[in-house]
Amino acid sequence: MQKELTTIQKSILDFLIDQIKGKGIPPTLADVAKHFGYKNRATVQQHFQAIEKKGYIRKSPKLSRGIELTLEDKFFVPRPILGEVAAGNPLTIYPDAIDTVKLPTIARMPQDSFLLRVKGDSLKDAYIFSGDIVIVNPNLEPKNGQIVVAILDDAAVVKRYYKKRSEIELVSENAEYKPIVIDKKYASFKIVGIVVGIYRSMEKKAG
Amino acid sequence: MQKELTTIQKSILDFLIDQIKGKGIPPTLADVAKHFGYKNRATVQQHFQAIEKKGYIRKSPKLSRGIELTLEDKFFVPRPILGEVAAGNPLTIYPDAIDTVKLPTIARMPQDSFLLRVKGDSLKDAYIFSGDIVIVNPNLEPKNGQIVVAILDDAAVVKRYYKKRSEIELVSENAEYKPIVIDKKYASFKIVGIVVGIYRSMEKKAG
DNA sequence: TAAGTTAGCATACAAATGTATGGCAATTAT
DNA sequence: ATAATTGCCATACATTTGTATGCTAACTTA
Repeated sequence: MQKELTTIQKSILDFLIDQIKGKGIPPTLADVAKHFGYKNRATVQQHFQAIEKKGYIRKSPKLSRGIELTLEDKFFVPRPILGEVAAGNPLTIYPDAIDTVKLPTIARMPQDSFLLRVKGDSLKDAYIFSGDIVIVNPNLEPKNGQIVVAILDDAAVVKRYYKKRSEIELVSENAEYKPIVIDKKYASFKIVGIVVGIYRSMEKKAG
Repeated sequence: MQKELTTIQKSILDFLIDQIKGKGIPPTLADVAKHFGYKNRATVQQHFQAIEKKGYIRKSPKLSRGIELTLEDKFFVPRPILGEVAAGNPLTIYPDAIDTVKLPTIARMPQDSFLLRVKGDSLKDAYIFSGDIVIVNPNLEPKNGQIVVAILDDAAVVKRYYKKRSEIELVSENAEYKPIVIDKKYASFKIVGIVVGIYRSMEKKAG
């Protein structure tokens, strides 16, 4: 269980996420200081130490821009999208958001598709495996039969989508798995987007 | 129109892509120098300048790790599919491109690689399915257990490769298909290349 | 009251980093 | 034959960057 962040620490973490997901590379101490109007890098330095102590980031000592996020390792690792479409954070899983809302929140809506690297094998029913990169379009209305990414009770699933009268059915490709039926009013359910493609690199998978 | 990169410049660009895509943040001059065994950062500096001049990267002056790739301004790059390849029973290969796919730029195409569309389901236990696009690199030596594309009697197959004493075994993941054993001296057999990546488009699969 | 946390500042310093310049050998192009 | 490019090295330098230390102030907690 991670400790609570203060308001300022949280806003700094938000800025970190913003930069890492949006611009692609982590900021320096000076960058952060400039953004928040600090006259001194040491101020940021201390905030980083506090945030790291609380377990939200990991730092590589002496390495410029050596900041990693420890969050959102759960199911997806968002990949930076390049160019003008770079829409930051497709899927940010804030621990405190889970605690209160019981639902990972989508912080920033990309205008177009984004990439997610899949972690874990919770999606293997749809023949998507750990390490695969899925291309997700969050701006399309799911049609019956399309493969969607959904969050259901803090778990991510990729399944075929079928809309019924008052409920939604998520069907696995694998016949051994029974369809999941969700009432439309169910709170802990959210469609993240539609999977439009999958890419898998074989380079490390010899054998 | 971009100018050609030299061999060394290309390998440096590959390293850049590797780091940016893989590790998430661009390397410093020192990082690159160390990786290639250069005793001096200035060497890398000059290579960067050359690569930038040829239009493959963009640099932010005075900024540490300030390297951006210019390649991926486009999310998808059209690529010709050279033919169809059988994962089950051999199929004939077409001389000309039969189709094109828009390949995501995260799917790295090494030079001389080409695309083939898989037909049949004998590789489905390797999670490659009919309709998938495989990226084939013809310049790599196959290692045991790797998935290769091979020509056998004028037909192409995709299977796992195992080298034995005097023969080569091509194994399907699907137990329904028996391994193909080829004597090394057999003339009508040729390894086309190694499957380095897979791309699957979901767009036409709705319903 | 005393101790701790949070939030900011200033200063100092070593190391990392990007950059500029010049030199040299090998190759390629004109 | 000469010029240009490529590939690498060395040295030097100004910034940038991360880090360490100490100081002040406000607020919270024990």
